[in-house]
Amino acid sequence: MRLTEAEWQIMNALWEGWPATAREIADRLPDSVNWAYTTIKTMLTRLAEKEAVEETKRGNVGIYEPILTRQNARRNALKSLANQAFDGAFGPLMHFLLEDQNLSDRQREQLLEALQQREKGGEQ
Amino acid sequence: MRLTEAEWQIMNALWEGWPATAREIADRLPDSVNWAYTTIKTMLTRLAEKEAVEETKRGNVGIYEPILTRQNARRNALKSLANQAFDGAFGPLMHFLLEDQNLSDRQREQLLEALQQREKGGEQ
DNA sequence: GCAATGCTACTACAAATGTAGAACCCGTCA
DNA sequence: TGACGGGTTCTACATTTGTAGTAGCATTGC
Repeated sequence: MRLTEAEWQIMNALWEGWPATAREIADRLPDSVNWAYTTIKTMLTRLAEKEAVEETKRGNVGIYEPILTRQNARRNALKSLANQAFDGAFGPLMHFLLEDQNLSDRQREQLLEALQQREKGGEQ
Repeated sequence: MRLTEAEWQIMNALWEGWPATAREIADRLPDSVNWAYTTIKTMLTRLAEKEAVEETKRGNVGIYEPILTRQNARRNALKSLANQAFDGAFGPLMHFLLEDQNLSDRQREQLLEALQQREKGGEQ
């Protein structure tokens, strides 16, 4: 399951809470995303076709919930990226993240935090 | 600069060594990629339009070399992914990589290696 | 009973992507 | 000198993606 950029927006909104109506999803989209309501419906229909979400009806109003989990979507995306750009392996990807000099300080901080959390987790 | 999946194939081949002709690039593509020669030429032309590669001529034969570096391409790809799928931050992305239980043993190994290399690097 | 609201389904359409065919040009070898 | 091999450019076309318009069907407030 490959999500497009626009689909990520919708799924991100849906993962915030479900079941949800198209209207609710619309309200949750970031301000930078200014789609017509029908655009959102179209995306949801396509996502339902791809079986990333399930659509049910309450009356004639569509209710949506994710089938694809955020975790799986993330996993798939990372796998694709690793395949395309890092010879299919996570090691080099990780290595790149750690070594790349052009990360901002903030980003380096975040990496360190993640590493530390991992260490903590490992000790329990 | 956003590369599509097919474009990654071409760029990966080009990054293996340049300047290179379309024929050389074709020969370097993995067996799984079985494109007509003209397909490769089309991709190269499009990549030149996007200024990801530069095309020069020796006689009437096109010679290609990357303008976009592998490092930058990787950086861009990771940034996009972080934006779409991890609230724009590398920390959560990294955290996910470390914590995700569904990584294979091999993948976990690779992560560990990457971590260890980082430690070594830090000590020098 | 009818108009405004709000939802739905269906259709549309441009741009990007994947993939390639056709036709043309040039050097070379018989 | 003419056919072959290999390169080139241009054109083509289906599919996917981004984005939305339109028209039709309930609900409701007068």
